[in-house]
Amino acid sequence: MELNRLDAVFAALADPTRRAILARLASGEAGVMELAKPFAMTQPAISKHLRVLERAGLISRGRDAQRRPCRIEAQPLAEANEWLERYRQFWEGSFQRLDSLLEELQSPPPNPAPISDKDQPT
Amino acid sequence: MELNRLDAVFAALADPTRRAILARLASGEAGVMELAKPFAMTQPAISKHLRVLERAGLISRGRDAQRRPCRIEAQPLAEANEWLERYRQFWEGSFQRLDSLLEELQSPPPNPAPISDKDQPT
DNA sequence: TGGTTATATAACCATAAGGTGATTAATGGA
DNA sequence: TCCATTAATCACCTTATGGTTATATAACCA
Repeated sequence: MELNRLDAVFAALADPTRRAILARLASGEAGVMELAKPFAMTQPAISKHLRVLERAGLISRGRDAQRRPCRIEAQPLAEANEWLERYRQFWEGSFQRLDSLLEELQSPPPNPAPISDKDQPT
Repeated sequence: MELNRLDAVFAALADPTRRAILARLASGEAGVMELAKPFAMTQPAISKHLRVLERAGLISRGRDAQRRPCRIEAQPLAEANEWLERYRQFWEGSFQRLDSLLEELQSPPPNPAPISDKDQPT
């Protein structure tokens, strides 16, 4: 479950509207209406996006009278970052790729290879 | 186009098969057959995944006889990392969230808010 | 009680995503 | 030239995504 959360997190981040929502929430809590305002899209659409973010663990929601303020919950971003970290060597100085390759071959890398049906990849 | 590449990159990373493929490629080039081997899925399916990775700029492909070796091209991961970086404060010491909030309010944060129809978010 | 505001849910639609099997194309070797 | 190998493409299917409108729910206010 925790592994597959990466799926949910990356999928959530793949949408520009959702990234923008996170960006907005970085400056503090906000209700659905407030979050919806900047977009040319209906409130239910925003609610759907929020549900995606919530299921990825990227936001949590409180209760303030009839409002349901959203707050950013960026810990899943840390997990995404952790995953990316493992490839840092590949983008830092993209020339000495050979170096890292050799290094890899000695102390096996990120995720050697998945298995069978429902993969257990990363 | 470059902005929307984040969409493609995150979307590509949202699939465990594709993450596993990248993990495999981290230890060196590989052909399609070789990449397909560990998975319970047909060669065309893998080819599709590779196309997704390629369109996100995450891999490139060469030619070696009838093989089309794939190599990891992790620079887009750097862009993803860059985006995540902006939220680092939120996951490092997830308690003093208030601190970063206040800090945010002074020097406006990542991405204040998007606009209109086809958003120009992040 | 009735009305207003904020949000969620339902039913629907179009398109994209992830598979499949069958076929085609490209290359190298007998 | 014929065959084997590697990979791409085609036609198709099922399910998920991202949006819509219309309706329901929840909480406050009068």
